[in-house]
Amino acid sequence: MGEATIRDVARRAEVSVASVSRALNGLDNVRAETREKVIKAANELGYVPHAGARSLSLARAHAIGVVLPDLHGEFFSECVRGMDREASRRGYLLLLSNMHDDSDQAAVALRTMRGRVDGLLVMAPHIAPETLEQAIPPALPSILLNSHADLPGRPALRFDNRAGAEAMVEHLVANGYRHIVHIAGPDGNLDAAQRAEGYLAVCARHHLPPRILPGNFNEEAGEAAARAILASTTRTDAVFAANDMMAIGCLHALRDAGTRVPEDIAVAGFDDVPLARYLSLSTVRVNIAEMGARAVARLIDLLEGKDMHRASEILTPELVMRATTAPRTASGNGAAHA
Amino acid sequence: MGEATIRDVARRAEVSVASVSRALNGLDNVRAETREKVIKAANELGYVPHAGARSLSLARAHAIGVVLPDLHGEFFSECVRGMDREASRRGYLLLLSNMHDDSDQAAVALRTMRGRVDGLLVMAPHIAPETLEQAIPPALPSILLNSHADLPGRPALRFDNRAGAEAMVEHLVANGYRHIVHIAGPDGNLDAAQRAEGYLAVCARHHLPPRILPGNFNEEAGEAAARAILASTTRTDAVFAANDMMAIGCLHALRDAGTRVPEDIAVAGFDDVPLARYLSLSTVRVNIAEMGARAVARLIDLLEGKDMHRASEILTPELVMRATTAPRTASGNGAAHA
DNA sequence: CCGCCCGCCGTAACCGGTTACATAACTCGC
DNA sequence: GCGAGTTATGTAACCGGTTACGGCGGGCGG
Repeated sequence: MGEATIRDVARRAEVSVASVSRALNGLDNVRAETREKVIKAANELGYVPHAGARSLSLARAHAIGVVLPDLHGEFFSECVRGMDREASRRGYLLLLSNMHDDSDQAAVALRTMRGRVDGLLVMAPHIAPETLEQAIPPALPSILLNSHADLPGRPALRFDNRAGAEAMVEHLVANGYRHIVHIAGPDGNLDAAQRAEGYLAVCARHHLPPRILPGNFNEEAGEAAARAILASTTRTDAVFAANDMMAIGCLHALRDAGTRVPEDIAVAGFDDVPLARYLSLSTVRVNIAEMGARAVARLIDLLEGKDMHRASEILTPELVMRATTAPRTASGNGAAHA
Repeated sequence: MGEATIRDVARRAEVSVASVSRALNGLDNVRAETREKVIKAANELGYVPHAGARSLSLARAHAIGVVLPDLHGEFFSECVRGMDREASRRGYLLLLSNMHDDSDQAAVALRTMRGRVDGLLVMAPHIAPETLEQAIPPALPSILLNSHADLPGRPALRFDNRAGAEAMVEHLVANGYRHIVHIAGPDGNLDAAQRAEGYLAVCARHHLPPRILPGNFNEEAGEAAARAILASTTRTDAVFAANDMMAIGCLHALRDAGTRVPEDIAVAGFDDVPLARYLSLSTVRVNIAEMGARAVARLIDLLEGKDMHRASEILTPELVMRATTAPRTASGNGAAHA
């Protein structure tokens, strides 16, 4: 029934369990002849070491826990992919658990990780830092992603959303757009709030009247915003959405209504999802896969005592200029609602 | 230093470890007063049970291992997302390990799972079944995804690629296309081979001359195929690519060359990646997230002894008709190379 | 020839939980 | 008042590995 254990191998090879362990783990204090006997027996029995038991006695699991919220779009995927790439490169496994917005559930998820992982990667922008502090098993090294605020002793990695948003709005201004509407992200979302901040800062800097429409990161919100813009009498020549999906929804709705992009209205997003490239959507690239990989790398360094600088890290997103925000020309002006 | 253990809690609550275990696990043979003492002590110590030790003694890890190849595009992501959704719904964690094409590495990945998971989900279309059979720890229940062939005792889940391809090609024929080219997937890829089969079957059924161009699932291959089609003297009025990315590459290249789609040449893909919708690309939907979820569901049923039908399962993909394969009209005929 | 060192190996403790079994206290029926 | 049954608890074995420690035999120097 059950698989062969190390004692079965020992019995068959006529040695002790200690020798089996030593032989299979490549220690050098085993006679070559003994090692061969062990390996032979192990092969015959199809023996595979029990990683759980191993990590219990070694107090090392060679696994890292990943707790992510219900990210929509490509976000979740890209993040996990980046993490997995780096983890498997360094011989670690990923233990995955996504938590829904409920913070109790998050606590449970975090607790069930203890004893199976060596460290934790936590992305929980919507959970209060002190709640998080409570929920993370204290002795578990961990890195926070996109967190609200730093936690003592836990390095964080985050994107500079505000700088990214500023860069994009500055780009719009530089290309001749003056009546820029922002489609916001959901309330309470930190990334969204910071992006809005960046937008407002640039508006203030150039004395442009800010205008913010509500949104929730979904495509439909972008469509709704487009309808609102078209129905409104306020003049609009550019839209900066808090993420790409809303920008895409907006783009489609505008074009369906016969509006030319960018001649009549420019559109920009945030994230640089793969789709953006195909739609020639200008956006701000947050390389989420790289962030995942970076987080894993830092966590492993930390676990293996190789981390010199235990500070938080801020990644600057990159402006990606494409056709939907091309410089304004004489041919395309004033077409949108006066 | 180390976290509190159950013995620390026992000491502090002045009871035995057995009582602590019973109290915290909600067994009913504990006096209420004792339970309270235990819970109090546990809280004071910030005790979190060691899941590794727990699963060792229970012989149950409440985790399932997932081994995926380096899937490109949205594939990997969607698959993991579907799995995670279902797993977390049922209280399981996912242990992730992607394996590169190397089969030795795959074996290692599979072995390190033993003892930390209760079952395995393996997607390894490129690995020979017998090699796989060797590599999977025998007593570990597992489900194969998109596998080449069934393994005894291991249910498999796969898409009926052939039926999907047939449906699409029939759809093209029904819409008036007669000179249909197929852009193939990479050699040795099972999905690709089955899709080509479906294409050939329909061609034979309608006495259409088949024509297959090489491809590798990448966008560039689609572009190359488009160039080949445009340069060729053979008449072509539709392209059926073995996956969406090639179809998209082809679509772009055709349009860049001034070819109208679908008036001059229709284009169809396979997979229904999110992009396809935006490009109005007709395709065959393989709901990979659902497959992942389904696989998890079945594996857990199997683990918990709830699986009645232990047979393999074949999921039928769904035809998604969009603008790039609209019915042929009088206006758009004969434009492509005579 | 004796003592020491060294290489190889086995015994048993340990990692942190669960749980079978023993025990003790207490009730109940006669 | 005493045996049987019930309930709450403690002791220790066990899950499957790793490894500290001690034993044993052989080579070597004195």
